[in-house]
Amino acid sequence: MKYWLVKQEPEAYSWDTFVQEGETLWTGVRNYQARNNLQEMSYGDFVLFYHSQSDKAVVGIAQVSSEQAIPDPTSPNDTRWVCVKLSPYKTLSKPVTLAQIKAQPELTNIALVRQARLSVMPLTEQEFQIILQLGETML
DNA sequence: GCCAACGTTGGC
DNA sequence: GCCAACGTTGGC
Repeated sequence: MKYWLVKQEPEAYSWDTFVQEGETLWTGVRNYQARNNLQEMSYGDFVLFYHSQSDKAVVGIAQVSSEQAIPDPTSPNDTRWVCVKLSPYKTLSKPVTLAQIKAQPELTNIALVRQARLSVMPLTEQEFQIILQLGETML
């Protein structure tokens, strides 16, 4: 079981839309580091959903619902890129803001803080659990 | 809206 | 292979 965080602008694809749809292909990643992280995902991994820009908060927990990464259908002529299927697992009772995350000494090393532009990043189980606690949410 | 960070592109 | 120019992302 691995733990991840993905970033999305709520204006482009919000957590609420995701919940309504029930499942989505996480396509459009065009950065090698983020792509490499997608390739490490497997079925059942937990993925925190972060709203960037206007919101700047973790708002929900998703789960990987494909066995692994598959070719990204939005780049049919370019085999470099992959995607995974994600399904909503649970909405956080309270969103966890970037400010809250930055204020946590145990979270100052996560990529969300150190590498602002990375859109798919790994979390340790401990980091994942701390964010859930801040969100007053149990798995 | 601005700007820092950073990834990519292309000329040499 | 280097590096300047440029484009994009995202926090503030």
